[in-house]
Formats: sequence, C-alpha cells, structure tokens
Amino acid sequence: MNRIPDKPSLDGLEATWRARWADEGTYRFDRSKERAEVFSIDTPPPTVSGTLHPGHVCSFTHTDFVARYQRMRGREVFYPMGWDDNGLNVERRVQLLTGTRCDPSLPYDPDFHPPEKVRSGDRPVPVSRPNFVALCGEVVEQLEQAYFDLWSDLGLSVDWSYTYRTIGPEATRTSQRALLRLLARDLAYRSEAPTLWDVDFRTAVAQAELADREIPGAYHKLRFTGPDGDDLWIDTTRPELLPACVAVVAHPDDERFQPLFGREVTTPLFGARVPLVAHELADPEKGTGAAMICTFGDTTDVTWWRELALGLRTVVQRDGRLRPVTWGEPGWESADPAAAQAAYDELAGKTVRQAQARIVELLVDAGAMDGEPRPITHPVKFWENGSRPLEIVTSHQWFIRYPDKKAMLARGEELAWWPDFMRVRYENWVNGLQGDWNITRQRFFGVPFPAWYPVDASGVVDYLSPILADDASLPVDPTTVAPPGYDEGQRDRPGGFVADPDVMDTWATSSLTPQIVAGWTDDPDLFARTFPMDMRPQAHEIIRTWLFYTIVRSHYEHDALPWANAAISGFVVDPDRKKLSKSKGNAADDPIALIARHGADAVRYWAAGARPGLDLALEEGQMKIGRKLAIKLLNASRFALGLDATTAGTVTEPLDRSMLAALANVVEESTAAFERYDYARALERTESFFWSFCDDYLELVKNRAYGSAGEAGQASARTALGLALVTLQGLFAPFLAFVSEEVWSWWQEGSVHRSPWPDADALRAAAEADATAADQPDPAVLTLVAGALREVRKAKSEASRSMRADVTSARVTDTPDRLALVARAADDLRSAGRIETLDLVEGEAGAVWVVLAPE
RNA sequence: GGGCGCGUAGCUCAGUUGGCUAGAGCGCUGCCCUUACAAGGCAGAUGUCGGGGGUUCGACUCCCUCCGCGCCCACCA
Repeated sequence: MNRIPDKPSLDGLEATWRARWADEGTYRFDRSKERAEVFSIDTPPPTVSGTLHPGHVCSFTHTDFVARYQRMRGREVFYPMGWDDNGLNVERRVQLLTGTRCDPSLPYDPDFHPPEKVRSGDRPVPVSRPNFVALCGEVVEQLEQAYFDLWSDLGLSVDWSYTYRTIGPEATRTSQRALLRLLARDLAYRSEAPTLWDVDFRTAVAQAELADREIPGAYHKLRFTGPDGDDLWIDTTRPELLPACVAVVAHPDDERFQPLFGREVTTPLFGARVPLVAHELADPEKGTGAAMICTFGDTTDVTWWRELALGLRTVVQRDGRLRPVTWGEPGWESADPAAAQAAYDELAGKTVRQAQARIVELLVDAGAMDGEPRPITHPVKFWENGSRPLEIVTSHQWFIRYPDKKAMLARGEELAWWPDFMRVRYENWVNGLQGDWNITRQRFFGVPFPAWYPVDASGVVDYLSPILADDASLPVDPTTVAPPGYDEGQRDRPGGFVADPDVMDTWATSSLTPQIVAGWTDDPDLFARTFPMDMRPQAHEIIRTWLFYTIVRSHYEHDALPWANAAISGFVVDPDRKKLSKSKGNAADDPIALIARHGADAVRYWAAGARPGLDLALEEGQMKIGRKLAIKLLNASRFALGLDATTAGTVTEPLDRSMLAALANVVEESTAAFERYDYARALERTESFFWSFCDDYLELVKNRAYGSAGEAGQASARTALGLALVTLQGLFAPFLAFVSEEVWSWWQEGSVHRSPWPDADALRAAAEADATAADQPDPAVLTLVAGALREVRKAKSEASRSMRADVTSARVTDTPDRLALVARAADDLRSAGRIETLDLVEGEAGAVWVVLAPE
C-alpha cells in the first residue's frame, strides 16, 4: 500500500511505463506456445510514404485494444509491426522530398549527394538507378522512425523484435519464392498485353489502383465513309486516336447497322479501311450508335479488340506522346498513304492533348467533322495518385491468374468479417474482376523479379521466355547477379542475357504479409505456431487490394484463408463529416501533437469511440474526456486503496453484493463485445459503470469502509472495493494502457497487461458468498439506493446547501418489493445522505421526500 | 447506374431480439472548497428519434417510399 502516491498524476506515467515494458519484455511473444494458445495478428504495415495523421492513430490503436484483450484472455499474442516501404508511392515521396528523379540510363555516381534544399518549383535532379535506390533506403529509414515514435507514444503492445520491411530480404525472398511457385503451377505467367499505363510515372498500374474521375471532355462527330460511299457519322471523345482506329462497332440488334455488319468503312484523314463489327457492349443510345474501336482508348476497346480478334495499331507510347508511324506499311494500309502520312506527321511527337487540338483542326479543314465539339463531363480512369488520365499501351508484364470467382466468394463466406456488412464490398469486387492481376511495375525501388531474358546472337531479347532463378538463390537481384548457366560477362550481350528491368507491384509483396511475418520461408517453426493467423485489421478502402490479394495468395499457396477474422475500421473524418484531407496538415491533425496535448490514454480513449467499420470524427473534446477518465481512475484507485481495499476477504453486505453482481454483468457484456471486435461497446459499458461506481457506490460505502458500521461491515466494504478495483483496472487496461498499469502497480504484482481478464463467474461467486436465500445479490439494490441518494443530493442542491448538510428526515415511497430491496442497504443510504430518520413507505411510484435540517 | 453504411438534444454518439415519462458525455445554467478528485463534485434545462405511409394493443426499433450525407463498385464511344 505504501506504493500509493499522495498526489497521483498522469505526468511522466507514459515515459515510465514505456521504459518498464521494454525492459521487462511485457509484450514479448513467447514462441514456445502452440498454435492453439497463440493469437496472431497480421499487422497492417503502414505505407511510410504517407503523412502521419489521426487516422493512423485510430486504426492502429483499435488493433492494440484487441491485442491487449486477447493477451489478458490468456492467449500468447503475436503482434509484430511492419513497414511498407517499397513501391511507387515511396518513390513519389522520395522524389518530392529530395528533389530528384530516377533516370536508369545514367551510370552510378559514388559521389552523388541530393540537393541540399528542395523548393517546389525546382527541376528534379536526374540520378542513376543505384543512387536513387540508395536514396530511397535512407529516406525510408527516417520515415519509419517517425512511425515508430508514434506507435511507441501511443503505447502499442507490439513485439518489436519481429519488425519487417516490405523491401527487406525476408519479404523479397518470400515474394520471389511465391512467384516462382505460382509460375511452376502455371498460375502466373509472362505476357505482352494491353496495360493501363500512367504516362507521368511511366509504369503499368493494376485494376485495384484505379480511380474514376469526372473530367471535362467533348464529343466530336466524325465523318467516316460507309461501304457504299455514304457518310457514316461517329461520335468520339478521343479524335486523336483516329489513326489507331481498327474497327467500327455497333450493337448487333441495332437495325440501322444491320446491313453494314461485316463490311468495311473508311476513316477520315487516314483512309484506313476498317470492318464494321457487332458487339453487345455497343450502346445504341450513345452518340450515333456506332463507335470507333481504337487500340486503345479505354478498357472497352481492349475487350472489343480481344473478343473480336481485331488488328493492332498503337499510336500512344509510354511517355504519353504519339509515336512515329509509316503509313502504307503492313498494318498501316491506307487508300491514300501520302495523305495519311501528311496528316499523321502533324500529330507524331505530340502529347495526346496537343494531338487532339491539332487533329480537330485537320478534321475541320477536311470537312470531316460536323459542327463544334460538344463539351461533356465523363468519368475517366486515373491511377489513384496520378494527375493525368491513364493510357493503354502494350508491354511485357507479369500476371497472376485469379482463382475462379466461386472459389473466391467461398473464401469470403468462410472469413468472419467485423462488421459483417464489409463482406459485401469484397463480393462486389470479386464479381467485378476483369482480366488477371498485373504485378509488374516499371519502377526502381521495389522487389525485383527473379528473372532474366535470353538475348539471341543477333541481339534480340526474348522477353517472353524468362530464365528463372533457383529457389536456393533467393533473394536475388537480377541486375547484379547472372542467371544460372551464364556469367556476368554475358550481361546485355548478344548470345547472353538481360535482367528483368522491372519490380513487383507493392501489393505483390503486401499480399504475402502473413507469410512474411509468420516466417514461411525462413522460420517454419514460427510459421507452424502462428499461421493461419487469427486477425487481419485493416481499413475498408483496401478490401479490394490488400485483403483480396492476400486471400488469393493464401488460397493458392496454402489452400486456406490467411486468417480467421477481418476487423475493418473506418476513417477518421472532420467533425463536419468530410474525410480528413491529407493535404491540410494543420496542427490539429498532427497525431504526435495530439498525444502531447492530451496524453496517450486520452487519445486511445478517443480512438475507442469508433464502432467497428464506422467513421470517427476527430474531436479533441473526446480526448479531454478520456483524460478526465484517466485522472478519475487514478483518484478512485487511490481512495479505495487508502481504505485498505483487498481481494482477500468475504463480502457480506447487501449493497456490496449488489455492486459486484452489477459489475459481473458489465464484465460479461464487455467480454462479449470484445469477442465481436466491438471495443467501443466494451469501453462504454465499463466506463458508465465506473462513473456510477464513483458517484454512487463509493459515496454509499465510504463511511462503512471507514468503520462507521463496525468491523464486519468494514471488512465487507474493503473486499468489495478490492474486487471492484481489480476488475475495473483490468477492464480498462486495453484502453487506458498507461494509467491502468500505474494504478495496478500500486497494489498488485506484475503487469496488468499480463494479468487475467476479469471473470464474471468468479465475481458472481464472490457476490454470493455465504448469502442466504433472502439476500441473493441483486443489482437493483444499488440502483434503487443510488436513486434515492440522488434525490437527497438534489434536495440539497436545490436548497443551495452543501452535500454535508444534515437531513432531518427522508421518506422513500415505493412498491413493497422495491422497498424491500432499498431496506437491505438502508443503513448505507442513511449514512451517505446524513439522514437522521429514514422512512420506507409503501405507495405507488418511487418518490423521495426530504426534509433538511435547519442551517 | 448498382450496392453498402449513416441520418436520435447546439456538438460527438448510445439505444443488443418492438414495451414503462428516449439516454450519456461535451457545451450551457445553478449550487457546493464534501476528509479520492476544484484542470474537481453535485444538480438542472434541452429532442415533431430526417420526411411520409404501413404492420401492431404499442415503432427510435419491423416493412414500403422519399430526402440528405458518406463510401464502395460500374464497359467512360
């Protein structure tokens, strides 16, 4: 007891306990435990390229609530952390931060230093690939540190010894091995295919990273020439792709075009003869009912091109400009090659935007356009972080086949979703899948493909016949290691090999986080103890990516779900319900500052207010309440312990039995809520009990605990206080991690975070100890007596009297059964209210008459 | 266009299978230096439960419909 401070305070608690937890290994994972005893968490590795914001605090704290709960429930919690530090977003961030741009054609410069100061208008400095990768590595380390600091401030109960990086050797080995195994089973393949392409970042992007944006465009009505020489008008928003036109399409049931199907029409300006084909995706209602098919204007073009087996005329190249083309050559036939060439030469080398402006002039001059362009706004596909619309280019890419939809939907059924309605998003996504998963990025800082390509004697590279690395050689970087059977001297030489120049999409690695963190490639023993994992916490926005892809990989590799539960958290939003914008970055949004201002427990309390899957408003007011709660727990604990609270005695007083019975119900509800991943409710139940415990029970029992009613009553009070305190401290521990540990340390051994979760049955047994039939614990005793006490206080308050004012007499009127309950604790009521004469009178409703003693 | 979620006091939110005068905290008002807590405590006021129908003895809770907000998805000529 002498460990209780005179004047308890939150100051310094966080630093003290953070250090103690680290020293004592409070959260260390005990890997001697078997799978059934383990609760393993597939931590979301934060994308270190992002800016720290309150959303991170919220969702990561939610995971910590569950981790702490499960640990107290007796599970050995495997709670690692990872850093997602590879990928396009990291490169973007590094480019912006360092004022550089990777140019793979440059040689390595050992003396390279990035610009000292970076201003937003400056031209980026070109650097070689090895320099750029090294730069990324440095920047990433700083970024990780910022996240580590935040998690540490927040008190996440992570075992840092299992920290991984998605660019690290284990992650690389896992990614490469998993790909090789898929290739061996023909579940992954290499192919040249039309691919969505970001012309600014010059890389392919996957379906999951697309975002539609409404942007202005315009219909242009172009005059094609029909088979019989008559006009055929076609609306298009992309006239600059006219040279890439390979067909005209209309709906098979559209009577206007029935006679024309199978015949040829001629494009304006270029005089190319293209077939008029029928396909159901053509919408008779749109434009003139006939559309031109270009290679490629959008994904529908790709579908048409593939399903109708059309020819290929690509004009947009990887930098977003039109490439040079020679009309009249095979594939570029024209009725008038010279005229076509003249027109095309006006476009070649221009960006699609510039080309559009020019071709409109040419079309108008040629009388091939009807009227002015008609402005519209329409949805166009962007890379979610990009600034220009995606183009579609054909290139060599690695793909993973998707399993059939039925199997994927079955996995979605098998998984427990918290909240359940999030399953629908997954099903939506699965049902809308198209094509296969392109895992290739034409970028630099990422996991390389374990592959090379043979170069024939004439120097031609066969990009479709990769030479694959041996499993034993992983992780491998093909740009620095020669493939099996070759030596380094043959690199980039005729008869030799070239390295695969690309890197994996970040999701190709992130989809393997369970395998990476559980030690699939490097630690089979750990893997057996932790996989399949118990819980995947994540945000709903990446169900289509992270969650879906992870299920795909596990389905293939292990024929199992990667985890049993998916706990989906919402966003943090402004109080005005808008999504918190990352760009704002005002002081109020800095999570480190929030913690400094209000304390970690206060911020954790705020985070606990989010119902699973629902958005949470950023409200500092909530943090203030959390801080108040933490202080209250400090004071109430000190008070109860000052009264010699103990867990050792026996409870005999009806009021004490009642309080413990009510508390047992709280434990039950809180536990049930946690099992549903509804930490918000778990806290709410505990919190509301706790406040009434302080306001009512402590007031009622105070005098008896001091000894006013003799030793037996005092002993019962002390025991009830002790049992309540140990229970409440436990219930609060997952949320108010620091202050709970502090008050626990005043009178208990070990860490509250390693103590058993409160047990409702044990509490009930204690409440019932030696109780006679007439004195069975009933929560209503406390409720009714507290209600009566409230009336007494109200009378004093309304009379502007002190709470210490004496009451000459009080009369409680109620039904006989309720009066009987009040009677059980009448002495406590009289004492707490300072009531001289207390009458219990049978009557209709619950009413209390109070006569105050004269001042 | 399809789907999901949300709409309860000025604010942030509870309200678990339909049931007693709809709750909490913040904010607001008043009172109290009470021997745990004055960066506190006690007490008080405040709501056509988004609108309109319907089922029912009874609906914040179930059904239909409309409105608003948010998110996810969508083949975008």
